[in-house]
Amino acid sequence: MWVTTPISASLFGDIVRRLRKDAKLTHEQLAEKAECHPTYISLVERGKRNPSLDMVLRLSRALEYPAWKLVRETEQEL
Amino acid sequence: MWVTTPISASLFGDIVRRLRKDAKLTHEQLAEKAECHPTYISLVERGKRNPSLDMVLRLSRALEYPAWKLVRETEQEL
DNA sequence: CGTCTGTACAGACAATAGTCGGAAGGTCGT
DNA sequence: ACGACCTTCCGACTATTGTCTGTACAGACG
Repeated sequence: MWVTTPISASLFGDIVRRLRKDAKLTHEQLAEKAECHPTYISLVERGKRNPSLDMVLRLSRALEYPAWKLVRETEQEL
Repeated sequence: MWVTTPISASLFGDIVRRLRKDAKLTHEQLAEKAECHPTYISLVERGKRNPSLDMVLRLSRALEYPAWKLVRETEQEL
């Protein structure tokens, strides 16, 4: 049904990438902290995946940045 | 891999149910506003589904309640 | 140049999200 | 008891998430 990923996903991805760079982490390091696959981090950052609530929370913890702020920034740019 | 749904899902579900009741909406009415299936609303409220970021945003709009507040409340009870 | 590091991308895959229709269970008012 | 309404539960199904492996590409560096 979806051919394209929702717009929110790419906004979210941009923010994750920015936070990851700020924290000076590689995909691999972030993936380990968030307990997911490095490839998946790449997909999320490029807006190719629409992460689940659970994954949003795991990423936010790994980035040491509150999930609600992450969502607020995603929402504001929407 | 997952047999159980993450804890965050049931906390999120509780909040959705509360907001839906406050707004005096049925599953069917909320589903229509959020463009999803009524059965799915039931699953989410009972914590049987771990919604995607896109779905969180759609539900929040349908409930006329900011997604970031929804996530913040979920996160706080975690 | 050759190598190392970080990322992009492809393809295959298992697990789960999300849809759909129907049946069955509460609750409430009459 | 009955109907009307709301919700839960039941399969069954499609679409997407999230994992994993491998390849390719670019920049940095000796």
